Amino acid sequence: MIIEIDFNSDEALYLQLCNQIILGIATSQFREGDALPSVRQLADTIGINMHTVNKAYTVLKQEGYVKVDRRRGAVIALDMERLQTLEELKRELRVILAKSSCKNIPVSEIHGLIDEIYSEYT
Amino acid sequence: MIIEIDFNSDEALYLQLCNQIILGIATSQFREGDALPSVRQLADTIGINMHTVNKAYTVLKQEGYVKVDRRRGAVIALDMERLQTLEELKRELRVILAKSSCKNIPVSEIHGLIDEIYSEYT
DNA sequence: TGTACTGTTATATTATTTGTATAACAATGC
DNA sequence: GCATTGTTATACAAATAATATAACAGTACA
Repeated sequence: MIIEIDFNSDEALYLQLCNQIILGIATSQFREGDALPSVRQLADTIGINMHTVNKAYTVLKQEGYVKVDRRRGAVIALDMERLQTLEELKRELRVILAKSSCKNIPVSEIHGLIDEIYSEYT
Repeated sequence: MIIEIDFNSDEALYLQLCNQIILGIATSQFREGDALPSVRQLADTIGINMHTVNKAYTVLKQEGYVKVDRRRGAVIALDMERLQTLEELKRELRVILAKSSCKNIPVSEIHGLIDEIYSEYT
């Protein structure tokens, strides 16, 4: 999978890494059991520090997207803890939907967007 | 309007302020033409620095939620630039929906959440 | 005219976060 | 034994966040 990092973004590198990998899982470019590149390997190919990749992997582990196998490194392994995700989802939706409402974006357009994006995931 | 700030949150104070005010506009607690408290007043009641409030107001002005009147201070005034909001909406939805997809949250549940939240806005 | 209030700007300081750098460790596979 | 895994420790530079003090130019009002 191609992981794209925007060095001009104001988003932290390790967060961009997390999000790219989560997007990769959602789009089935990564599947359960697949091993991620090692922290040193990925750091090298992207051209960033090992610890930045390690931080991303640590966050992904805490949020239940990967598990760590001493032999194979970081491996995609999904935990199905809905509650935490649902709370995060609500919190983020409240703000972004408030912005949409202020800018007069109709709810039907939001629903359309959701379907459009979700159809690319499995 | 009651503005709630969580000092234990990892979200920056000025961003919390922005979001609270945008939520206030979406829920009609603030209406077009209403004046926000002065930077010094709000800073005093919350117990934070004047410049932190000023930064929040500056961001809100740039994003088109308030305009500044020399006489009245920061006043709610909505710019209807949909495009920028729509791009931001898409970008944030892609990530949060990827997380939802990974955690097996069905799209119908997302739609339900959207309606539930949006119904509180006008 | 003087006083008090607006947002704005400038400068400085402290704390936290982010990313890098070097190094070592224990566990594993070959 | 050797190379590879994630992990941990420490140190450092840069950027961001929040505070502090101070001043400025408009505006409102008595």
